[in-house]
Amino acid sequence: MTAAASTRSPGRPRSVRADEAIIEAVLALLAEGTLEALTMEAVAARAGVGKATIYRRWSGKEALVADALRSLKGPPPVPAGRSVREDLVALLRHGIRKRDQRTARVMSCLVPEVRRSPEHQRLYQSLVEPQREAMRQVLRRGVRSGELRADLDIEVAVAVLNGPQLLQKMLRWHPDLDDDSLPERVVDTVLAGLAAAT
Amino acid sequence: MTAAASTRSPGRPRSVRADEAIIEAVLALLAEGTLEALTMEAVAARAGVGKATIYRRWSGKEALVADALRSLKGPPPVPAGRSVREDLVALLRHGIRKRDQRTARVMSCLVPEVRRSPEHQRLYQSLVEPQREAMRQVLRRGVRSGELRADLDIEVAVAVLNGPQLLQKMLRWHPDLDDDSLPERVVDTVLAGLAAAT
Amino acid sequence: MTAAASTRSPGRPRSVRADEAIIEAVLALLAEGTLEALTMEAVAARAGVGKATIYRRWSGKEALVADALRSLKGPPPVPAGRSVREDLVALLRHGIRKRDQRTARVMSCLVPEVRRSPEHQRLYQSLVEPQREAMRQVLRRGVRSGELRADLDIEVAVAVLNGPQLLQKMLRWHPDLDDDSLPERVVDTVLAGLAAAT
Amino acid sequence: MTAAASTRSPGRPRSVRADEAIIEAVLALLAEGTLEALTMEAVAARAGVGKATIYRRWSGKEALVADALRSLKGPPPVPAGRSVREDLVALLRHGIRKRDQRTARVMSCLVPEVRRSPEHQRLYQSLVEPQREAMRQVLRRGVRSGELRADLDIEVAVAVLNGPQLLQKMLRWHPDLDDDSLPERVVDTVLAGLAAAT
DNA sequence: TACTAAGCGAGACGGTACGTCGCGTCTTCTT
DNA sequence: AAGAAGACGCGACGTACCGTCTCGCTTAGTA
Repeated sequence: MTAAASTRSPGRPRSVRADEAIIEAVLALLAEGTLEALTMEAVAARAGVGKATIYRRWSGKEALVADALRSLKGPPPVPAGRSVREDLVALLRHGIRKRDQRTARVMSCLVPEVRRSPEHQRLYQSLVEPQREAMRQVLRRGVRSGELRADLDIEVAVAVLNGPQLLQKMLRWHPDLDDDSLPERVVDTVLAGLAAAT
Repeated sequence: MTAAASTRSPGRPRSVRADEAIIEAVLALLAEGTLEALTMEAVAARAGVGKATIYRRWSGKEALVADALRSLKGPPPVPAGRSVREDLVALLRHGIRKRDQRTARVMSCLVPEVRRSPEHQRLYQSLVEPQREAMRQVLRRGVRSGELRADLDIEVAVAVLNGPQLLQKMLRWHPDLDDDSLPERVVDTVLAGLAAAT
Repeated sequence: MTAAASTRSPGRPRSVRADEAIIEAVLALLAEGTLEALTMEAVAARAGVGKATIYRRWSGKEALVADALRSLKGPPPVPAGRSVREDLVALLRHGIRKRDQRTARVMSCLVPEVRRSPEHQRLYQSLVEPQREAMRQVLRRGVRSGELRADLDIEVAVAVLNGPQLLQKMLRWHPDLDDDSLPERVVDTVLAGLAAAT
Repeated sequence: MTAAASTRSPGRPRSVRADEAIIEAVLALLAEGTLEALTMEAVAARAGVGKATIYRRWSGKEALVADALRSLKGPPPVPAGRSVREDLVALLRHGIRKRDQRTARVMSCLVPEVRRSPEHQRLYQSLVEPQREAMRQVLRRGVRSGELRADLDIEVAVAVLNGPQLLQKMLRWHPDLDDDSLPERVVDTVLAGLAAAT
């Protein structure tokens, strides 16, 4: 047994079940309604928990929602496949799968906070960064292998590839994009470019 | 005196100054804080108006914010220029210019609502549609003129072109994109495509 | 119309019915339970009133209870009768009548406060002073008329006469004193004195 | 080792120091503030004790306060002296001495409870009964010795004699009675009676 | 010139949620 | 088994907004 393990604060330890019930309640309520409708009292009631038990763990609604969001962090991003095209499609698909209905709703609730609170911004970055980093590596590998242009603006490419899916998820950008084959359509369009072949 | 002019309810007419003061107060408060911090009482106080005067005109916070947003609708989209590239860059720049600091903040407040309320969704569409329609026409013209590929997926192209800027505005997607030349970078990247020239 | 009458604060005036309902609820709850059991929420609920409506008028439970007590102030003390004995008995009876069941309960709730808060002490004095003053005058008149001893310690006499009844009301001093004829018994005992006639 | 000594529950015995610290804390807090301000948590904190240690001994605040009060029970009432007058004065003085500042505060906290809870009523009786019984015996002895009237209403006399002092202690009845010689004033007034000598 | 009718700022109304604190119980480890 | 510590579900605290409702006053068109 390590020294760290023996360092335990006195008194009754905090209930793990309460933690889980609270986070679960937050996710359920966020998926049902607005961020404004996410009442601390509703969370407590749905979790079968006293309000104090929530405030003992989180400073307020902001921090609570942030942690709920963090709990959605999916499995590690995804290893790469064979061709650049397949890898990109797979990554975008992974984004879709990972961010199911509920997750999309929860994340869209967070957007206004990201613009304001640096903490939420950092949180958001930490959630999407693995996905983006994986995509960067695919792109860099493509450049090295000669599949992609040498002068590729990688950061713009990442944003360009992810844009349509995120816009659609968050803003229902256009009905025409509400389509399972969106990843392929985006990757094909972007890879080939808009310009006519010379 | 025309019939329309005589169709006029009796009693004191509603104050136009109140309308303006209320909308202005909403925008100011939204730019300062969260949507949650936008209380009707704060709006009334800042506008120097009674609460009843607000509720006489709008049914609640939702409708009020929607109208405030509508008031930000910029000038008609923008006529087209010469080449496809220049037109697209101009359109994206227009988007930047039109959506100043305040507008970006206000719009990001709206994102969570768009996912839920069809009314807000329609509102959002009506705000961005002119810009998108202009872009579609530029793209279609490019296809006709042979500048762009014939099999272009127009809707995806629009999303792809707008994505980076919107992500950056709303989510501060990546520091590297916080750049005045973002429109050119995006247009150049997307037009040429990522793939290496054959 | 006087200038004072035209001085009216703007906005909707406070509801008199709310005032009455709140005070009534306080008295009812105090008569039922302890001062500790007198919850502001219970008062609001029983009065059919929002909590804010109470706090708009009173700073807290203390002030509220004080005002409720004040509302019990009975009719002016009582004019005097013929003999000193009859007058004293009548005054003590008046005390009994005026302070019905409910009043006794409410006042006993106040005792601990009187010891501490000068405000409550003043309030208590203002409630019982008329009764005591009436009694003093009866005694002084008795001295002048020769019915009472010339060297009478008036303040002690007043306390002596009122003591038994108050102790019984507040502390259920002794079962034997729970008797309708207590005023007579006290007055007769005190007037004649305990000492055997010489 | 005696049989009595062996009758002993197993495990760690209860700490006597805890008992004392708790009672002491209750008295201190009661003397400082209201009964409402006497929170179990404050008692535990001031006594340096866990809340469970309190609840292991007392069922709640009521019982705890009752026991704290019991702990104030002074020495056995007082043996009688020579004349009736001297004995009564001594008894009243004993009451003053016994009930110091702190005791008066604590007892006044109890008044509202006495009216309601039979348990507190019994408690109160048990605290003051010895004093009253001693006074009754003095009075009875006076009757037998011929010092006092044969038809004396003993219970009323006891209440009459104790009344002023108690009213003054609990309710600050009148400034004029805040006087060290109050016992003499009361006894002299009551013994002689108010009526003028015939 | 008066009358009618609606809008106006102000603010009280019955509610609901806030975040805190104390209740009496429980669960942990230590003595 | 009792101790200190402190988390637990609960419910009251006093505050802030909600959306509605009076108030007395102003501002128009109509009589």
